[in-house]
Amino acid sequence: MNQTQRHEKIVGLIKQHGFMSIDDLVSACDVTPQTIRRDLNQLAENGVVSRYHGGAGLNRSWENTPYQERKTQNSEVKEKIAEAVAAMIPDGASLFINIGTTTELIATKLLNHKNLHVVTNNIHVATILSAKEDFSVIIAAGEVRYRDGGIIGEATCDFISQFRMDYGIIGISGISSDGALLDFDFREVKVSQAILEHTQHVILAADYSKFERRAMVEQGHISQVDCLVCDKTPPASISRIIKENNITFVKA
Amino acid sequence: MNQTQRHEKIVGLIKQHGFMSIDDLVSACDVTPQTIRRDLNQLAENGVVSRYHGGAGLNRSWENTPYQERKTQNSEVKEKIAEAVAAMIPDGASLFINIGTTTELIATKLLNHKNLHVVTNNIHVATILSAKEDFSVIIAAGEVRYRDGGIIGEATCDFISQFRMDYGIIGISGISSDGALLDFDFREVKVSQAILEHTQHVILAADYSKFERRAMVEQGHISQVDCLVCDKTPPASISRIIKENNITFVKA
DNA sequence: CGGCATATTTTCGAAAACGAACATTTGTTT
DNA sequence: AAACAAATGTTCGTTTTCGAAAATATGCCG
Repeated sequence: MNQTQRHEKIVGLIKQHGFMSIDDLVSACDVTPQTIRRDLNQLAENGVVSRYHGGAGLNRSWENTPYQERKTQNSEVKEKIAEAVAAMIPDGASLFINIGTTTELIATKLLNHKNLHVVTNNIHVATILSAKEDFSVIIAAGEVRYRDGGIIGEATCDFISQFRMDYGIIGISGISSDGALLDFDFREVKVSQAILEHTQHVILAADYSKFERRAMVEQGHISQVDCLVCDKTPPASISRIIKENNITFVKA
Repeated sequence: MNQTQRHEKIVGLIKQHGFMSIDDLVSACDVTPQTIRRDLNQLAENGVVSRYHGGAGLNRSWENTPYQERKTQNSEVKEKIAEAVAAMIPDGASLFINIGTTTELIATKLLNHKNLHVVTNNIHVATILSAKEDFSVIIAAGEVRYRDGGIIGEATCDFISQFRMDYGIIGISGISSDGALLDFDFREVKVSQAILEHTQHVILAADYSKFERRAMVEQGHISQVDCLVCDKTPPASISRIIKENNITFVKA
């Protein structure tokens, strides 16, 4: 392996892991620590990585691809919501999981479950869950949206409609004060509608900020949901709708 | 700020940045380095973060799926093959990419191309390529195989059959001496056959070790391929078949 | 207030990482 | 094959970090 290839490999490993110690890179590249130091110092000079005592990490400015940035902002709030949702899913259940950073977080919290059957249109969810041998993960077909790895389009809906699942875990972009569920991309909306229609128990995961957010496309109404998981009690107008429709509210 | 709050803050900072040096944390928390060290060691003991000389980073155990480990073993040979294949694909082309670590490597080498239209049944290829805004990436539906992120099954074949693409990039498990292309999973085979049938130019990427490997299921014959990319000249029996069928051979 | 437990700072010798200089290997040119 | 440049390995003195232990600060209960 020549220097250029090694540099690429090092950058790749750092991007993958966030940080690599000298020792790790030594065993990965099979060269002496001194060579790794030289490599890292060069890469750091070019601004590709950030040098630390003992290794190197992602460059502070580079780490912000729009998607990754949002992903690292897993606020404590979202973590708690994700854990609460995961706790509601029994082992062996079948479930839909749709697009959204919150739903991805839920997927990571589901890794300790057993024998789940999952259908998703979120490529990251599929990747996370396919690591478990006892899960069966089914992914929908369609075009992969570049910004968040969501799979959307007509083919996706048709595919989703073939299934009947126990649980549907959905995340959304916003909830209006009259209880309408909103999103930005109408193609995603169709997929969510298909999920809503083919699921026994629909769990909506939404942090409080969703109640204040505007989005363009209506994808359904909160009355179609069986359970809402949120970090705070929703605004009065929503709370009323929840009570009227016997929706379970879980405060994470 | 008490200890618990500081621990939360430290974990948050590490999650956000991937890595934090002792110095960074000292100025962020306004305590002595020794305190930070104690904090980090405690957090590392609880498995929340990974301790390194000079700081702490994201926990390793979260990332190490058996798959990702294999992925880092990108031998030099495979790198060269991948680059050679990528060089054959023009900007704006439409292509299939199937399952295999080699084809994933090819995907990374395609990131400098422009306006590609890609259909794949490999979830990792989809993830890699969806990072490019000017690519359209379409993923097939089906069950995600846990060990390598391949998507397989009948639905996958049906989906693939809807397309007609310029190029098909396929990797395989083995090639027998009579030129039969072999794989281990018959469901994967069906997908590959579908790709072979719906592609103008089929490019087969295979390092030399594939000529010595046995696999169970026959997925086609090398005569169906238009171009073979390999690191060495194939065995005599294969070379003869290549000449007889006017297959382009590229030595990477 | 005086004990008592916990948390933090201070101190210091040991261990690790660092970079410079030099030796060796590798690859290329003539 | 010889000459040369670039990359890598080796060695070694210097700097940084580490962790244990002792000293100090903080908080709590009777």
